[in-house]
Amino acid sequence: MNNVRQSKKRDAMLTLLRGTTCHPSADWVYQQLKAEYPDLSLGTVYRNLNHLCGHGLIRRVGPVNGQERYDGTLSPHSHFICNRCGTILDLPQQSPGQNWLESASVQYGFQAESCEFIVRGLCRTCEDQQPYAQNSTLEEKLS
Amino acid sequence: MNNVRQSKKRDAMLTLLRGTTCHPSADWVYQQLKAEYPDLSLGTVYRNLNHLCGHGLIRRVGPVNGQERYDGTLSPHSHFICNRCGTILDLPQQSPGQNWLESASVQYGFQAESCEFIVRGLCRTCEDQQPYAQNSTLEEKLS
DNA sequence: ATCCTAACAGTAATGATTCCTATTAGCAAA
DNA sequence: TTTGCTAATAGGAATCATTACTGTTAGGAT
Repeated sequence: MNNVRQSKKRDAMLTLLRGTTCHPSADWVYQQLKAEYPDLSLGTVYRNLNHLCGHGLIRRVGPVNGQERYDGTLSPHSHFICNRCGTILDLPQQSPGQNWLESASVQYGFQAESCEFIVRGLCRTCEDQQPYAQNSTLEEKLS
Repeated sequence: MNNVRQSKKRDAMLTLLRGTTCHPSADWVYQQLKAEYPDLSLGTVYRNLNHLCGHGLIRRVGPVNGQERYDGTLSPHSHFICNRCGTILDLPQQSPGQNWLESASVQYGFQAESCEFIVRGLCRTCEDQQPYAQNSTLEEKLS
């Protein structure tokens, strides 16, 4: 009577997402699981990432350097995003108080579904290098 | 002796960006200026948007529904983004204190260049409509 | 055993953005 | 004025992440 069919590949994706802190892209997930599942297709990765997001099992971080990034950590937290290499760090949730968000939502008439404090800049690794040499090597950092 | 050549189209773009609060996309700018400059090209819009960003005259808000959005307001502020129609509202800057950001940057070793509090949800106009009928074909299929 | 349908692979299509190439136009020195 | 240099530009091709489409497979239910 289970209306959600099992899927080994989707399960592997969820395990992978939960076991890393690097906030992977779809392609990274594909590359990682291609070894264990040689017939894995990139379309399946996208389909399952959307499926997992739609069921609230993972979250979208937002596109970085043109690629959407995903997060297996569901607890509320904020992010630091390196402007060069795209590394994403988890930051402890330290948002403006609930009262501010509530009053703002009343004042502007919106209905908040999520909020996040996003800091952008250079990560420790990129700080010492030539600024913005246009070689954002996401693959290197994530491999 | 001026090494920055003038450009009527770029100037018009900057004026347009500064005169609106709708955080336009490249295509919106193109559509708006096409009437006054019939020979305007979309490539020119992208080139000038990047030029203006590179010179700090406008800012990127981030991609919403697959399209980058731009902001002519340079003063620090946060954003509300409607998950359905993509409307972006300016929110007064109410970020975690400078001390938190400083201690976090020390603790994690990053060098912050910008920070923003991003709230996502439904805007006033979209609240009363059927949820996510427009741009979440995926969520519908999954439900 | 037979349906039914989710999961899947492979591939085509989409669409925003960038890249490439040739052309135009404004400024400066001769 | 004329020549030369270069930014600005148009138009179109190319790129690339993502989605859509099509046919197939496989596992649970009846």
